Amino acid sequence: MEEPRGLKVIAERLNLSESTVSRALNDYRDISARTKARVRDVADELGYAPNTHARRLASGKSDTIGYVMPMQDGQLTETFLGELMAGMAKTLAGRGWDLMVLAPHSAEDELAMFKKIASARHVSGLIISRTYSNDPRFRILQDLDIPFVSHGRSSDSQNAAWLDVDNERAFAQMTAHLASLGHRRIAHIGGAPVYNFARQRADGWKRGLREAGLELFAGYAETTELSFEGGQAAMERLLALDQPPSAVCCVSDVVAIGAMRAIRQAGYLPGREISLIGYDGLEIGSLLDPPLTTMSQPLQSAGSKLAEMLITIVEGKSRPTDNQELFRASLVRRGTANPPLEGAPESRGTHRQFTNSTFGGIES
Amino acid sequence: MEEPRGLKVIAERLNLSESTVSRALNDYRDISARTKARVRDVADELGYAPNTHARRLASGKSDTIGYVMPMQDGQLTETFLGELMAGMAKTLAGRGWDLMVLAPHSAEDELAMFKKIASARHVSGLIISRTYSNDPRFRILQDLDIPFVSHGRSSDSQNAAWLDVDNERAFAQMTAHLASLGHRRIAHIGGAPVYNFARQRADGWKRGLREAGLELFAGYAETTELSFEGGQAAMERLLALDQPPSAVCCVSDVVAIGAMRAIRQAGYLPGREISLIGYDGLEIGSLLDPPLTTMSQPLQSAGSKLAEMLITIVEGKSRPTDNQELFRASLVRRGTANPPLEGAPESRGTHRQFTNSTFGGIES
DNA sequence: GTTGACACCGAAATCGCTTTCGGAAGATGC
DNA sequence: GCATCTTCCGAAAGCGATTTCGGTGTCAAC
Repeated sequence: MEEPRGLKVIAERLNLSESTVSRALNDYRDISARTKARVRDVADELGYAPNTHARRLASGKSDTIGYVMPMQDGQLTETFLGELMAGMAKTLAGRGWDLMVLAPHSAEDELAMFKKIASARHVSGLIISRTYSNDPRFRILQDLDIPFVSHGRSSDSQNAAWLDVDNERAFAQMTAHLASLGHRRIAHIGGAPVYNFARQRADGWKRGLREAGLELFAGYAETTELSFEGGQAAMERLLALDQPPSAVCCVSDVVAIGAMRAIRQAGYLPGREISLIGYDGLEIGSLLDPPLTTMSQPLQSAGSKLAEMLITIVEGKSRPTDNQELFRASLVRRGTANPPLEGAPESRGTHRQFTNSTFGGIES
Repeated sequence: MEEPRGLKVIAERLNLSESTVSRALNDYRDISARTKARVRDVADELGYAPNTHARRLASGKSDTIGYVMPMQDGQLTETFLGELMAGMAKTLAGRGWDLMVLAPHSAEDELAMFKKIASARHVSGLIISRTYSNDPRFRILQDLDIPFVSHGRSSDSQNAAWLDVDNERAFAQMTAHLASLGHRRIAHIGGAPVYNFARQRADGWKRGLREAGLELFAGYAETTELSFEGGQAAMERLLALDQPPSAVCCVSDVVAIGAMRAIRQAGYLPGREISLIGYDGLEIGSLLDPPLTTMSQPLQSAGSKLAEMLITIVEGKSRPTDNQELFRASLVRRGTANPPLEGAPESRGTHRQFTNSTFGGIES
């Protein structure tokens, strides 16, 4: 039952040499069309698939790219991870490439993985994500000479390949929207500034404030962890201010939802006494009451795009810096961003003017 | 600058043969401890990592397992995918194995991938998920002689390796809970029964009904797609019944949240006129008002467990049938499952007895 | 002093494919 | 009719490890 595998069988069957068969299969032009056809016929009659390892060893190419999963520091169950990876895997598969996932559990572990890849070369390129404001990985990967593209920029990403959303623009726009509604006291609940996107969004908010000629009040630049609880806690701190904001830009929908909760618990209604806008475009936000105004980014194709970029780089068809793509987020108007209320809380003294006895829940 | 790579350098440097170095590195016992130490020293001084392809070609092992992503039929953005894959990748990495992801875009595509793997053998085992009630993949993979474990059972999974949650038990328990609260008209909003988990959950609900001695009213077995909209639509149909249920078991939290919306729109309050329980334990559910009662399953370790199972199978250390693991889900009591209300809607005529003028939203 | 037994290591085959190089035909040019 | 291209294919050398097999050298035993 031990059938001989590989090129050999099909070579013998056609009285050809292995090398001819190999070249036929790889569409070399020094093989006649007739021979190619015969070879291909037998090949897929036999269901032949070349041994990947042998092929890669011989050719020196690995046709594999790795995706470095973000480390689970917060229990950020990124809902889009699946979509992103599916996008990568599909476009890679279309070109005969494989996708391998790396899930480092620490920075050292990650570094070790990089070094191993640099040495073993069984992965010919990497996609990294969740970049830090100062992200040493850019330097490391460049030094290690590992081709890569990054999902998200960094202060170190000038001469690297990346794909990102214009976070700063988005938050400037978000702030402008709030300002145009009449808000003058606009706060921001951000994430840890070690994350580049968090810093960008905070910057965008500040820029929006400047451009609208608004003041950045003391205590309005909140920072918290990216969770419901984090958003709630930060909002509570904002509400405890002498002059609470009338509107808040939230770094993410999750944080915004946490903030909504705090607003309610303080006896106010999100979108009435205090407006807020989230970010991510999560579907669940539309089911809240009031439905969460947010900004959504086009990420359905991000995975695919990242993979394409990396392939051209690995194949030497383009330089990293030729692959820098900036997407725009767009405002999704729903119910939590409205003009400021007359008689809204200007100071602590006006708190609790609305009771918390209301029922609530899902938007209707 | 073209440094010679591989075993050769370290062999030359120590005046040893490549074979000795190889065996030293792989801890063969016919190499003296002293030699091993010397080899290892030089090896990690040089940062040596064996060429993966060469190693795999020579050894015939691939040390790689593949995860078959569920196809995006519904836009089910499974939030746990990231967690699952991270779990797999980490335990695999701990053993020096790699994780490759496959994202077939159709059943044919999936089959083609299987065949390629069977022939090329560059992946030594597969993890499949989102199983169907009648899932041809079990037969196919067995015929193709590809080791695999499944995340979720099927009617065809008797002699395969799997890891699953006792969905039927969970829904029986859920139904029993509702019954113990006094409900007698308990409906179910399920998913397409082609999915095995959907069928199991529906079965569990029916069993729960039987065990509680309750009647299965006509029209109470709803089926819908696994989305907010799906849940909403199904709930609307239930509400349109002559005798609407007083409690509903929902196949997932997402569906349940959709159902909550329908309940509100009909002028009722989830957990008062109509109780409901979801499934998945989504965190967001706790932020709704009322917070969604649900059932949560322990999936943090599922990925890791799946990987471990598969490794022992691939290595021949255990048979597939030795690896069948059934987890239990547990009830998370929150706010949407309460005793039935006196004067709750018994028939269409009593609709709209509560206004929809309530504010709502986030739980307080 | 021969004989095993044992501990260590090197030679060489092998894994299955790619790729360079050269050579045999056949076609073409003049 | 001879030199020169083309066309097409085979031989053979890798790719970088693993693994079998055999061969030393040493040491205890009879």
